[in-house]
Order: sequence, then structure tokens, then C-alpha cells
Amino acid sequence: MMYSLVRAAHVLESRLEEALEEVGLSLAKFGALSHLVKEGEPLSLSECAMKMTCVRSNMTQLVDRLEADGLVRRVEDPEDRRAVRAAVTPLGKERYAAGARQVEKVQAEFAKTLSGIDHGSLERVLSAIR
Amino acid sequence: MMYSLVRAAHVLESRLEEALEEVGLSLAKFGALSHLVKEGEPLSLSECAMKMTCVRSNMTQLVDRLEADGLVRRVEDPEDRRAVRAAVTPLGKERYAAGARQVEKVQAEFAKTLSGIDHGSLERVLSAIR
DNA sequence: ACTATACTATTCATATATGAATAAGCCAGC
DNA sequence: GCTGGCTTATTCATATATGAATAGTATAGT
Repeated sequence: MMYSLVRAAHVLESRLEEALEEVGLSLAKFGALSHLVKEGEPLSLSECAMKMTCVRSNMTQLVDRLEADGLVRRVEDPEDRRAVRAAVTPLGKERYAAGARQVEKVQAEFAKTLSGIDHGSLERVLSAIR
Repeated sequence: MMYSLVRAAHVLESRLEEALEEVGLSLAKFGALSHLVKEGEPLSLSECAMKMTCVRSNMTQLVDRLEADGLVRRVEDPEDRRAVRAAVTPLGKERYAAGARQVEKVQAEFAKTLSGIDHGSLERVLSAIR
């Protein structure tokens, strides 16, 4: 059962990756953009890493790739000269919106699979795993 | 809900990785050993890759690392000179057994989380995701 | 028997992730 | 104001994963 859950999650991730690839994004890139867009202002890489629950060195690399794609810009923080903030570019915002539409499709598909299931108890079980 | 499921699976994977690390294994290495041990005889890398649902180049690297750990040996296939088979060493069998005990602990822990849940319907949902 | 095709594993480039080590900047307490 | 101890991002080594390109081997169809 534990393996079923892990396997199912991998399948969902693959579907998300596949859907996002159509608009030139990966799940990791979409995740980062999504936090940045929702925040509405540049976030330091540490803050990004915390929101994505990953280590900072991972965020350094991810922002490198996002910057190479022109979706994000590194801006210096005048308040703290150690910090580097990631700012979404206009292209990044567009790309995020396109990604969000793709994710919604996968989510709608997933919702069908869940038909006839007690959402409350499933949610309780899943959120108990931490 | 989709994100909850993916998140929960990541948590479970982390727990498995952590438990396996105590005996010097990763989840990937344990997975490969487990297929090899269950099969009872050397498997070609292609067969391994199929069982683990990954690409062959990944298996090449994983077997490199397993071989470096002394858990697996590459043996040539007399029937097909293209093929390379992975054979578990005695150390590999021991390590697998130790890993299996660690995994059982995590599984027992997980079973508690599932108490009061309709296992049948959960299993149906999860297996519908493919 | 030969050839075209398909399959074997490997190598390479790349993406994602971690954790250790490093350099630069901040700040509390003296 | 200095120093020692944090935090910041980055770099490096490594593990895991994919997919393209390659070399060697097998095999079916002629």
C-alpha cells in the first residue's frame, strides 16, 4: 500500500512533467515560478528554498536555469548585501500562466479518478503523513 | 489534493531513504537488490531496468555503484554476448535482508497512520492512477 | 550467406537533488 | 569598534534520473 502510494505519486509527477513540457517548463521550474508569482515581489533564494522545501544549493542551480531561460532575474537586495533575490520577468509571468493552465488540466483529470471517494478521509490520511 | 498525495509520497520516500541509510543503502539500490534477490538468478540490465521502470542508462550507473559497494557483480551472458547480467553477491544478500528489515519498520509506522481508513477504496484509487 | 533491422550496454550531456566547504556580509555583546 | 558566531549564496562532489548517440551483437528475410 505504501508502495502503491509512492508509485501513484510518481505517475502524477510524470503527468505534470509531461504537461508542463508542452509549455517549456519542468515541475521544479513551475514550482519556483509559482511561489515567486504568488508572492508578488522578489524573494531571496533562501526564502525560495524554504518554500520549496529544498536546500539552498539546489535553488542556486534552479535559478541559474530559470535565468538562462529568461524567466527570472537575479536582483541584489539593498537591505542585506549577502542576499540575492529572484524577480520574475514578464516572460516568466506568461510562462507561469501557461504552466498553470496545463497543471489545471492534469488536476481535472485526476479529479475524475477520485470520483466516488471520500475526499475528507483521504485528505486526513495524506496530511497525517509528515 | 493531488499535491497532498505527491507531498505525502515524498515524505514516505524520505523516511525510507533515512531508514535504509542506516544500513548503507539508498532506495534505488535497495530496489535493484530486491528484484535481483527475488528473482534468484542474475538478471540482465535491461530486465532490471524494466522491473524498476527506468531507462537502461540509469541501470548502468546504478549497477556501477552497486558493484563499487561489492553488492553486485557483472557476469557475462553466454547465451547473448550483448547482455550483461547483474548477480547479487553474498554481501549483497545480507545487505538486502538488513534493508528489508528497515523497510518493514517504516511500513509498520505507515500502517498506524492508515488506521481507521478503508484500505480497499484507497487501494482502488491509487491503482487507478497509471 | 548477406543485409537490414533491432536489441545490448555504455557513454555523454543535462536536470534535479543533497550536503560539505567556502567566501562574504551581518550583528550581538563585549 | 572589534570579534565571534550567524546567515547568505555559491561551488564542489556525488546520487539519481532521462534521453541521444554509439559500438557491438543477434536475427529475420531475402
